[in-house]
Amino acid sequence: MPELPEVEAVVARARRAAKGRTIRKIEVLRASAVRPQTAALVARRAGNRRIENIERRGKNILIRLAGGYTIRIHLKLNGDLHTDGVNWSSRVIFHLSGGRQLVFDEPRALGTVNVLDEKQLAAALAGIGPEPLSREFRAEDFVEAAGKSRLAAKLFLMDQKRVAGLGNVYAAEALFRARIHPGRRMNELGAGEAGELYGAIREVLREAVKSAKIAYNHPGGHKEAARFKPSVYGREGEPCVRCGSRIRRIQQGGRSTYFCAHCQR
DNA sequence: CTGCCCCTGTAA
DNA sequence: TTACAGGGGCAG
Repeated sequence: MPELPEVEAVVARARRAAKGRTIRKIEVLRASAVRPQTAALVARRAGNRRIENIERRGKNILIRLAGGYTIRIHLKLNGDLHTDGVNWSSRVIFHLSGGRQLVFDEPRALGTVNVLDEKQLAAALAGIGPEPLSREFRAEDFVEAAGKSRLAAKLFLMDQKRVAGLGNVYAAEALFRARIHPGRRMNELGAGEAGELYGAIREVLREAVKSAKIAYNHPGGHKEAARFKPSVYGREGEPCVRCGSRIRRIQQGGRSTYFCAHCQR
């Protein structure tokens, strides 16, 4: 479930570990992890390149290399990029200068590592909307786009073209915070509701980024304490934290949506 | 817009 | 043993 906050935390950690180092060797343990590319291409493009920076765009991890190539990593469902050493779910190992290694893990094997040239990178990022925690994400734009869309609110929030980085968890949490039913059509939201939703997105994400950074950067006991606790996601049948009625689960776009039918109208 | 597919661990 | 979860890309 890495969404914007978790990817942000992973990126911060990877940046500290790897920025300025050179990739000595790339070991692809599972060929499908670099699909549709090949291990040979990945090694040829990224081998012996210096890591200029590591950034996040939406849920994409971008490792900027000297010479113009960029490693694009998508963690999909359960991916991770860490320095804790190799285990059974490790798919790609970046051997770095200074004896360090960065490891890409993906137990579900949906996540990918690709090395893109500038044109490919531009194409990959072309469809990604504004960063919700940046100034480019403006309330008036969001409200205007909302007024023009007949999409259900939950599906709208998960559409990466509209806002970057929200997934199943934080889309549901933002809707709960704004007290909006996930099935409401965006263009049928009331005057203040789209604005409420805009604010809720930013609040939820800001909180979650804080939690994720602690959870990903401190070992052991702090992790559990810092962990973001969803109000609705994954809580079917449990009491709503606001009103006590049972959280419900419905299907939207083939995926589960959790919400409180009493609080969210 | 809906639905299928990718892929595999885990829950039923 | 099977169903399901899930982001995103793509076909229909």
